[in-house]
Amino acid sequence: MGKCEQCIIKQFNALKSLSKEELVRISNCKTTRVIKKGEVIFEEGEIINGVYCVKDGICKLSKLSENGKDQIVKMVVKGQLIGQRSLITEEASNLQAVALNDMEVCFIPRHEIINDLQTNPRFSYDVLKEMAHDLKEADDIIVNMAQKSVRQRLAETLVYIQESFGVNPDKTLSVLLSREDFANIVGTATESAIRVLSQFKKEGLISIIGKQIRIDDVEGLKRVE
Amino acid sequence: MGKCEQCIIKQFNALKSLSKEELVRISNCKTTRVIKKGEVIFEEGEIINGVYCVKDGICKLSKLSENGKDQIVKMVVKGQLIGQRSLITEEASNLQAVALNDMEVCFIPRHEIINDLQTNPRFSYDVLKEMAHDLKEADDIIVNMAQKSVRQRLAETLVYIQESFGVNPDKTLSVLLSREDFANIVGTATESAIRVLSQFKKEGLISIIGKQIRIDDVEGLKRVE
DNA sequence: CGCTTCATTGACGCAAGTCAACTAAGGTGG
DNA sequence: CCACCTTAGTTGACTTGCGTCAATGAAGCG
Repeated sequence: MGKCEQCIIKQFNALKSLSKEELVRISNCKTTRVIKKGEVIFEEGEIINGVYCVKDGICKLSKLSENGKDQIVKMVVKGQLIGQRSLITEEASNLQAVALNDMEVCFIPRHEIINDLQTNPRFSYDVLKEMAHDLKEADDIIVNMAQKSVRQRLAETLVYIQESFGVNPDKTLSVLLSREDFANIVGTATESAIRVLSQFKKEGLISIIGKQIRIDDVEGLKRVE
Repeated sequence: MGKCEQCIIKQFNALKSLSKEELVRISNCKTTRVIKKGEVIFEEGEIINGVYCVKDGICKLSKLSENGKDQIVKMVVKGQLIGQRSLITEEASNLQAVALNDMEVCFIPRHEIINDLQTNPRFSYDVLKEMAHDLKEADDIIVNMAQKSVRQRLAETLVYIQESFGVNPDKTLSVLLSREDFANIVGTATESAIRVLSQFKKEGLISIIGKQIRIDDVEGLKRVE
């Protein structure tokens, strides 16, 4: 099993602020898990009792609303942590995590990390920074949900995915999402998302290549009203 | 000027985890500000350079969307802190703060508190907890915005305000909001909010007494679909 | 007593939700 | 290898929630 002290992934998250000794300790009790596309990492309401560090792959964090629809709240890629929020508030998870492609994650049990959080100020300050960043993003999403049209939100989502998660060699989005996923990100019906996407295609803003989507006119998408 | 060490307000927020010495130091450089109803505490984009501790009153935190409408993201009452998020990410404020009634707030400049945040683990862990809680609330709001009707959101808002901020002796909501405020919380047009409110009134769920709103049937509101 | 700001109500149009039919693609077993 | 089934995607038709514009009423206020 790999060692946390040597893992480059930690450079991308708060774990970088842990001391060598702390990392060695964590390394000894962490478990690595391989997760297949579509598999559930943890359920909404589940007591996670630790955090996941994403070594590879990408997943979606979603919440089931009362009407039975899933709302995707955040997407998490290689290098980021999942589950910190619930760890800190000592609650069950408020979100479900599902892999969007094959993943590799390390699980760090609660008791190993909670102590560092309470005693290592550099580490907790780093986690604080990440959480503050997430909170700002969440505020922005609230405003978008409340004030913008489905068409506008979908356009912004496409640009966001391209800019945050990158593209394949053929310029298609590297993250492969179903139409339902798109709908669940922007908060609309699947059919509505489909219609808007095919409208974008008709307008020459995107191309649809097999299951992949390629953005042809980023500026155009940004100008969508 | 009052002294932080003796201020009971701090019991309600993370400041309670500061040591006596830290509080004395903060007390010496804090400034107290009286803010009238409707007054702006800080603007979106303003560099706050510190945090506000709300000693009395209530305010709204909102963000202007590109179409020119304000979206209220959070309401803050006596005992809570404002501006921690921006303090931590070292950015300008992403939100505007406006007093909903007469307020009294203490301003603690950045340089006095940032050090405590980086060295006092109890304190930063407390701030972390508050932020984690805010983040969960934000996630819930995202789901509501994306999946529920205006009618449903307004019903939930009314219940939320009653349960979080309490009622006057005559059972009316203690927080007085304009119709526009309600619209900006649920993310809709003012006229739509008005229509839904008068519908609730017609259905006997609420009463409108002068400028005040009284909830007559909490359960009924919770059942709204 | 006019002026301004907030609340209310009506009329109208459009964005988006819903239901339903149909196609395409992939997978499995006989 | 084909027949069958399942799942994802697509499109049309219909309905409706909600935004917008506009007119009017009510309430404070200098």
